[in-house]
Amino acid sequence: MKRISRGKNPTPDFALERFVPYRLSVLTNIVSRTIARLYGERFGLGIPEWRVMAVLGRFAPLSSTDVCTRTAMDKVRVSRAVERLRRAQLIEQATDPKDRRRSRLRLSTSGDRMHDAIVPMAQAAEALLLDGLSPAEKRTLDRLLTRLTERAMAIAPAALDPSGPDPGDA
Amino acid sequence: MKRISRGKNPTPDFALERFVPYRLSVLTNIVSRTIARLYGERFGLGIPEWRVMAVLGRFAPLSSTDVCTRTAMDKVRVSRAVERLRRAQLIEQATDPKDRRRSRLRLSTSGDRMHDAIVPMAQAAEALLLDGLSPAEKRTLDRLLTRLTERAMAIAPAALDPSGPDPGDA
DNA sequence: GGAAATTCGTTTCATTTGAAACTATTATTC
DNA sequence: GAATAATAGTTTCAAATGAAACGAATTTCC
Repeated sequence: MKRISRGKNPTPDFALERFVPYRLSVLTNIVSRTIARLYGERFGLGIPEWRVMAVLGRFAPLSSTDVCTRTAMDKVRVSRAVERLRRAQLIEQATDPKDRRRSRLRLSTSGDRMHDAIVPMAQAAEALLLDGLSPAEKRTLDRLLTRLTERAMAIAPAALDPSGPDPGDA
Repeated sequence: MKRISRGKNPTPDFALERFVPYRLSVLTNIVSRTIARLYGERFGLGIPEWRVMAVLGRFAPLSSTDVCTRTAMDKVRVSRAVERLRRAQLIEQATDPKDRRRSRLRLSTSGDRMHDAIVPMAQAAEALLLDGLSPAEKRTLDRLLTRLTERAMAIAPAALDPSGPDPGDA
């Protein structure tokens, strides 16, 4: 199993530029940064804020936990995004009377206006990205994203079992 | 162009959970975090460090700028990853005699050993992720990633032109 | 040959991030 | 019905991030 390490064959050919997780990361970073600029520069929103507004625009009222589920963000991020949106008067936050731990979040009138202004921009950006793909490729992309995400979620927990809790700090 | 905003039809149906940039982000985050655990917990490496090691394992010697290009990371991140790797004695850093601004980076012997230990793990994780896909789907995924990344890179600069520099602060 | 501009890589600084601890409220258990 | 556990959301703290400023080496231009 040993190989001549520094000599001819450096390693069983690992090509980072072909590695799917890496390529996903590069693609996502470019896309996210580009789109973030759309609502970032013009509306002063960050990615977490826009995501919260997006789900509230469709499913309000929601609790913070609901927003976590729908946006796939952790509760700290959601908490801070909600605070900023509340300060900017883009959402309204009430307490759920049935369970006073929970909040009921919804877009304010101006938040709704902003939401409606951003949506077409976001859709246009997405269309621009997918422009070169055939309809069949778009369908395949849709299916692949679904399947890969399901698979990744199924695998994720399995990655933290065998060796004990080693808080490696080197 | 105006619609009844709070009444029946809340908005021209924007579904975050179908939005490709969002889905890419969710998928990438799960995958990255899962894989980062592989070399994070066992070898004390972060994602930037592992990426630097990966490209050095294949293309050494490289300058920091070369590493930036090949890993798609900015120079600050690379600089810090390099410093940590140097401290951990996993890479060697020399000055390019032809241009003394540039550094010549390569894996050390122990870095090479670690690299060779991580590569199969990374490949296994990738294989696990792609397991459910048919060979045809894998080829399509490969092509889609290439095309979308090219397209995204082409679009990215275009996203910062029309309206002047408006430091919008909500 | 030397001033100005450019490039390489590091450092500074303000912001973002998330794990863990925390408060408040509700559900469960005995 | 009190003690215990669980859940919703916030705060704390240390680490990661990246834009901008920086020092050093090199190239460009006159």
